[in-house]
Amino acid sequence: MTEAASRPLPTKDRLIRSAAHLFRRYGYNGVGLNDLLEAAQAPKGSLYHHFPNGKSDLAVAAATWASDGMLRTMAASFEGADSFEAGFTTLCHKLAKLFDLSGQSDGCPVSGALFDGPENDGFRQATDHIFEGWIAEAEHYAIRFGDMPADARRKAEMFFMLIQGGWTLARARGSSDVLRRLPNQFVG
Amino acid sequence: MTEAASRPLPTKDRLIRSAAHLFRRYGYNGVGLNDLLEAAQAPKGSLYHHFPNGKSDLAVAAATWASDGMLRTMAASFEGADSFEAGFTTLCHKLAKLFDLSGQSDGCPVSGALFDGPENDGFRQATDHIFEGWIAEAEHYAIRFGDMPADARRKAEMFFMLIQGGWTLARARGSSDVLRRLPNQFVG
DNA sequence: ACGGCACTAGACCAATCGGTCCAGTGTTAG
DNA sequence: CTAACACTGGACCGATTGGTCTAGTGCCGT
Repeated sequence: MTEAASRPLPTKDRLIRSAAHLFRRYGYNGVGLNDLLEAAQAPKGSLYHHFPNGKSDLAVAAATWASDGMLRTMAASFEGADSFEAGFTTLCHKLAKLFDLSGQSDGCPVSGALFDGPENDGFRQATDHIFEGWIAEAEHYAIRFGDMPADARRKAEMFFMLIQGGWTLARARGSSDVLRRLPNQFVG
Repeated sequence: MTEAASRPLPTKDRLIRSAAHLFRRYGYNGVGLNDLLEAAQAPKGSLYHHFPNGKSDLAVAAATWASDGMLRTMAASFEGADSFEAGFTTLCHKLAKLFDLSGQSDGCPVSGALFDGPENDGFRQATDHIFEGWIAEAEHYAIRFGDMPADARRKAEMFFMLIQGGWTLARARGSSDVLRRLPNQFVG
C-alpha cells in the first residue's frame, strides 16, 4: 500500500494519497480508519490533527486531490490534440492504462470516496462540484476546437457519461477494452 | 422503510426487497445487518435460514431481483416502440421518474449492492453477468429494429454506458434532468 | 535557555459490525 | 396424535468501527 517513494512526503499528503487509493477501490464505507492509518503509516492523532472532522474530511480531500489528477490527465490529452475527438481518444487510452495499472479493480475516485458516504448532503455537493469541473473542462476544449457553445455543452456531458459508464463497465468486466473502444463509439 | 403493503409478503421476499432498497442508496458496506433486518421486519435467524452465507448472498439476490425489474422496464419501453431511439426515449423517461420517486438519491441497484463488496471475485462476476444481460437485451432490440449485428452491439454498449453514467451524474446533481435529456444526446 | 506550538503516538471508549447457535413455534404428513 | 421439518426469535460472540483524549516530542523564534 505504501510505496517507499511516498515515505518522505508529509503526513497529510500521505494520508490523502492512501485514502484516495483505498476509497476508489473499496468505497467510503469499505475502508476503516485502521486501513487508512496503516496505509499512510500515520497514527490516529495525526489524522484528527490535519482533518478535524476525521474520515469525512479526509474523503473530500482525497476526492479533490484525485480530481486534480484527472484534470491534469485531461489537459495532457487535449493540449497536444488537433481535435476534440483526438484528445478524447488519447484520454481514453490513458485512462485504460491507469485502469490496468490499478489491477482492473479501482473505480471512480470521486464517487468511490463520496457516494456511499453518510446521508450528508455535503458529500453530494462536493461530488457535483468536482464532476462539474470535469464537464466544464471538456466543454472548454470543445469550444476551443470550434464547437458552438450549445454543442460543446452537450458534447461535454456526453464525454462525462461515457467515461463514467465505460469505467463502470470496465470494472465489472475486469477489462479495459471497453475504455479503449470508447472513441470509436463517440464518433459513431 | 417497510411499507404496509409489503408485510404480507414472505420473509425471504421482504428481505430481498428491503435489501435492494437499502443497498442502492447506501452501498453494500453502508448497510448493516440491523438495518436490513429492521427494514424487512425479520429476525436474524430468518436471514441465515434463507441465505446461508448471510449478507453477501442477500446482496446477490437483491441485485438479481433489481435487475429483473430493470429488464421488465426495458421490455415495457421497447415493446411498444417503433424504433430503437423511441424505446430508448421511453426508457429514459421511466428511469427519470423512478429516480425522482427515490428522492433523487438512489444509485444503480447492481453496482450499489455488489461493487464495494469484499475483494471476492464472485461479486464482480455477478455484476458482469447482470450488466451483460442488460446489454444483450438492448442488442436484441436494436437487431429487431433492423440494425446489423455489429452496429447493434455497439449501440447496446453505448446504451448501457449512457444510462450508467447519466444516472451517476443525476445522483451527483440531485436532478433527473440529465436522464430526460439523454435521448437527444444519443441521436445527436 | 526556554516557552510555545505543530505534530505525533497510541491507549482507550461505547457502539456497531457480521455471524453463530439453539430453543422455540407453527404447519404439514403419516 | 405425533414426528419431522421449515422457519422464527433473539441472546450472545469476538472483532472492528469511528472517534476522543492526553501525554509526549521536536522544531521554532526569541
